[in-house]
Amino acid sequence: MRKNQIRINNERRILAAAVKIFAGYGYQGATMRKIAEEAGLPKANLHYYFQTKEQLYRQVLDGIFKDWLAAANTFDECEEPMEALRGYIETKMDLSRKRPLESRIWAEEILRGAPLIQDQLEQTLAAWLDTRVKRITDWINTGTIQPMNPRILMYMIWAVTQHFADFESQIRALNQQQNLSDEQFAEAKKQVVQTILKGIGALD
Amino acid sequence: MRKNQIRINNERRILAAAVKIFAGYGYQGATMRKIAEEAGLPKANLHYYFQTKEQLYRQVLDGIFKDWLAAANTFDECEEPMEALRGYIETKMDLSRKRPLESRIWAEEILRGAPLIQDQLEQTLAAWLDTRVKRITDWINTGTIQPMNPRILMYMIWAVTQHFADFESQIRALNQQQNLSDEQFAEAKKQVVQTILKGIGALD
DNA sequence: ATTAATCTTGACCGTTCGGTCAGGTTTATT
DNA sequence: AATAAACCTGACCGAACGGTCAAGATTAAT
Repeated sequence: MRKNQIRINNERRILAAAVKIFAGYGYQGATMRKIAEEAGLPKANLHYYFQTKEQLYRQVLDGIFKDWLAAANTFDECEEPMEALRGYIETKMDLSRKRPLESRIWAEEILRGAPLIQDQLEQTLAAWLDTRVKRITDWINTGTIQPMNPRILMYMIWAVTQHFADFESQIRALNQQQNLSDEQFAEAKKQVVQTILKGIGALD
Repeated sequence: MRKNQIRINNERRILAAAVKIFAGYGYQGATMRKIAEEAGLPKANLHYYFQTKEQLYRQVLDGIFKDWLAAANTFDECEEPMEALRGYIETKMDLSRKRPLESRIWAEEILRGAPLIQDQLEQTLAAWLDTRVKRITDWINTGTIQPMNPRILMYMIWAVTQHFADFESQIRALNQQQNLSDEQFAEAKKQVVQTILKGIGALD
C-alpha cells in the first residue's frame, strides 16, 4: 500500500506549493525557484516529479477543474428549482471562501484567454452547462420560474460568487483593510442568494 | 500648440500598444520587446518615453482608473434609485463591451493583490464607494428600496458587469466558440439589469 | 546658418529564467 | 548481503529579460 509513499508525499507537497505561488504571482510571475522554496525542496527535485513548469501548472488546473464540476452536485440533488439554485450558489460561495487561491488561478487562466484549458471548456464544461441549461429551461416551461436566458443566469452566478475570491484584495481595501469576517461573509452569502433568487422570480 | 507633437504622438502609440500586450499576457508575461513590436518602435525608444516597465504599467492603470470612476456619473445624475442603478449597470456593461482589455488589466492587478494600486483603492475608491453607499442607504431609509447591505450590492454589480469582459474567453468557449453577438450582448445587458433591480426589490 | 534641444537606435550588460545532468544517497527487492 | 530501482541535488547551460549608453539624426530656437 505504501509503495510509492515518497512520490505521493512529495507530489502533494509540490502541488500545494505550486497552488500558492501560481495564485500569488500568476503563471509567468511564478518561478520554479519560488515553488521549490515554498515546498522546501531543491529546484531540481521539482523537475524530477514534474518535467516542466507547464506540466506542473496543468496538474494544478486539472485539480481545480474537478472541484469546479464537483460543486455542481448540489445543483443536481434537488428537485425544487429554488433549492437547487440556492444550494449551488451557496456551494460556490463556500468554495470561494475556503479555496480562494484555486479560484484566482482559474480566473487568471481565463483572463489570459484559456490557452491551456480551452479544450476542456469547449468539451466538458460546455456539456456540463448544457444539461443544467436544460433543467432550467424545463422549470421555465412549467412556469416554476420566469422566462429568461439560463446561460446568462449561470454567468451571473459564477461572476458574483467567484468575485469574493478573485477580487478579495479590492474588497479588503474597501473594508478598512480587513478581510471579510465570518459574519460579514455570511451576510454577503445570504444577500447574494436572496438577490439572485428574487431577481429571477423564484421567491414570488 | 503642436510643440511636443512628437512626444504626444509616440506616448499615445506606446500606451495603446501597452494596453494590448498587458491585457494579453499580464504584467509579468508582457515584455518591453512585445510592446515595442506592437507599437512599431525600437525597444530603446520605449525607455526614452517611459523609464521603466513599471512606470509604463502605472500610467496604463491610471488611465483605467479614471474611466472606472467616470462611469459613475450616471449613478449621480439620476434622482430616482431605479434609474440611477439601471444607468450605472448599463454604463458598466457598455464599458465591458467596448473596453474589455482595460477591464482585464484591472482584474489581473486586483488578482495579484493590487500591489501598485492599493493606495488608490484605499483612498480614492473607498471614498467614492462611501458616497454611493450613503445614497443607497438614504433610499433604504425612505423605503424606496428594500433593506440590504449597499456594499454587497455594489460588489455584485461590479462582479457581473466586469465578468463579461474578464471571462470573455470562457463565455466564448460556451457559445460555440463565438463571441457574444451584439444581439446576445444586448440580451445579457437587459437580463442583468432586470435581475439585479428585481433582486433588490426596486421593480416591485 | 548655427546652436541647442529633442529624438532615435543598434549594440551591449548583468541578472534571472526554465531546464539538464552526472554522480551520490536512500529505499525496495531478492 | 547484494543488486536494482527510485530518489536527490549542486553545478551548470543557453535564452530571454529589463535596462543602459554613446553616437548619430532630426527638429526647434536664435
